[in-house]
Amino acid sequence: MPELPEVEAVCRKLRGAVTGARIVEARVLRCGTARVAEEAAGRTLKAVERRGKHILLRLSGGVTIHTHLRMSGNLYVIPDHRLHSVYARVIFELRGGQGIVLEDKRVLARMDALSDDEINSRLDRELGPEPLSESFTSDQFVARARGSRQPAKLFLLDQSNVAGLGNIYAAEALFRARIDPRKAMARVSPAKLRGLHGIIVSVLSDAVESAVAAYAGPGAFHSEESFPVAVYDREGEPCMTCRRRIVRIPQGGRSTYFCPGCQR
DNA sequence: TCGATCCTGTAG
DNA sequence: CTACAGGATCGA
Repeated sequence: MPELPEVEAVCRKLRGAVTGARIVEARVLRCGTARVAEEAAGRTLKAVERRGKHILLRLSGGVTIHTHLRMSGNLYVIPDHRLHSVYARVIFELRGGQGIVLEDKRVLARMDALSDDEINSRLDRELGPEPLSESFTSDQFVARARGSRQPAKLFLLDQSNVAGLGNIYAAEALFRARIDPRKAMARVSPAKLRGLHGIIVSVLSDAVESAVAAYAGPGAFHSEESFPVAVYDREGEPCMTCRRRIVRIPQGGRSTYFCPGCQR
């Protein structure tokens, strides 16, 4: 469920709460490999990093716990490792009694333990630039877009083009950029592509702020309550700009929402 | 590029 | 009941 902003919120929360903590034991119920339990016990949590939607828990001894929350996962700290919800899939018991919990009703989340080098190179290979870093330049983004025949929405969801966008913020960015999600990227004007680059940055920056403010530990995210969603999940509602009705179409097996009046 | 798959919960 | 879910991967 989380996209880059929610994953960033998760990481910040974790970072502040458990950097330096010692892991006594890890219990993997589902969603995680046996290696997680084998490798985590006895190590110290040195750092929490994010790459796109991936969460990296850097442990002592060059081991990384790699987590992807997929659709419905969540990762957070609880005051007592024994008091986790029924949807807890992996529980880390920390020295002092606190716990870090991977929670996921749908069991789609994934957690593995790898060497730092292994996961670093894998993500280097699979992920495009971080949209909120210097590496996300307008020139490279436009150049890459110009060479892609993917429909705009699918281009944005492809993590090798930009790391961290998901269904909601991709749709919102295209709305603000006034681009038809069905249109092949190569056929979008360079002016609109340059606009889209800046819009991706501002949409995600705003959403990170919302997510950090709204995220309250266990349970659901509430970022949509504070981030102003213009099209996502608004099928049939009037567009806030032109009053035409928002439509929903399937793209890549998922729902895309857009305004047929504004986005061309 | 579509469809099925992973799994389960929840809204309509 | 059925449809759908903020993700990603696989094979046809």
